[in-house]
Amino acid sequence: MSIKNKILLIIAGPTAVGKTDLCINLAKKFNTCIVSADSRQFFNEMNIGTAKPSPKELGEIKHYFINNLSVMDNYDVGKFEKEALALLDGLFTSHEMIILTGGSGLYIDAISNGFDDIPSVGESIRAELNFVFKREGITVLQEKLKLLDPIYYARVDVKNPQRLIRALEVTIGTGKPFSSFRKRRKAERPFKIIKVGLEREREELYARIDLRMDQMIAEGLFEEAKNLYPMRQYNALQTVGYKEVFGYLEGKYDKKEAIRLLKRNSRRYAKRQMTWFRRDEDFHWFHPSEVQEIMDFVNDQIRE
RNA sequence: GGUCGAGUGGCCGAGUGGCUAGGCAGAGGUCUGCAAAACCUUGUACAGCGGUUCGAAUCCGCUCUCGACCU
Repeated sequence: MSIKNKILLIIAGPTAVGKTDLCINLAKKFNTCIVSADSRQFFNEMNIGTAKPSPKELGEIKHYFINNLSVMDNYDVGKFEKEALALLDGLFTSHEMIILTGGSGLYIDAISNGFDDIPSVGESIRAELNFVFKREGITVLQEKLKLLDPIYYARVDVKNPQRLIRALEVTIGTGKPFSSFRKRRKAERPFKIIKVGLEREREELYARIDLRMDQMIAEGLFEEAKNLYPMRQYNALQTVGYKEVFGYLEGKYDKKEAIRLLKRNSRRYAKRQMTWFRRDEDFHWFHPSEVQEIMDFVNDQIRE
């Protein structure tokens, strides 16, 4: 049992709310580094569209999990959980506090709550299930799962092929029902976790999203996406900011429509992020401009 | 002043007497290894008033608004 004198400060919030600026600010004040939990900033080929910290910012404060992967790499939260925990372990030997930030709710949960131990099963099963789904539709998936794991079937979103396929790949790959692995136990971590959520008025946030999208376009988002077009089938590029440009490049709509979709889908993404973070009652909410309030809050928490 | 046309939910738009179009935008939500993903839920709206009818967004009358044309 560790004495929890080390602090992981989690800063979460929707896209464009102002996480990067605030975190760099806080990292300077607390004299520490930043671990990213952003499922798209990992990829070194993606820059403009993911709103990564600038090279200058990356030079000022040490960041981890940025540009550490290629879009061609296969990656998932399970790997992230392991790698990030190992990294934190090392970093805590020389830091009292570390900042974890990002907009990917699932990735943040992986660190703060942990996942159940579910054996990995190899990619061929999923590939096959995807093929079955594509050819025969979702009903086959539903029937398979109903038969193999009625417990999980009773509570899944049966219209969501991704969920059905995940449960099936584990069930088939291990020979044991997916539900038998789902203990949903919250992991014990050897550090104290403080969760700060960033929020802004909806109107203000949406205006920032629109503005930032215009800036990304001016910086060459379309060119970046065009260069990545040949790799569009990789999962990393199934992403707001890129897939809309791909549609334009394929002639599905004109540039004006692409820009409209870019903005709309970014707003919708932000909305989903807020839904995710809102239901986690451990978060304490601040406006990104309340730097002093956040520092006071964090210091209070540390003393407790 | 006259004639004709139009008036459908935030927007677009179908519907010509009974069977709640649809699209876009918005909102709410789900979430343990593809998560910036995938998925779910969500508005009886017909300019107003009166009439005809068992029943009107749909027919009739008047009023209002907008547009076109005429004098």
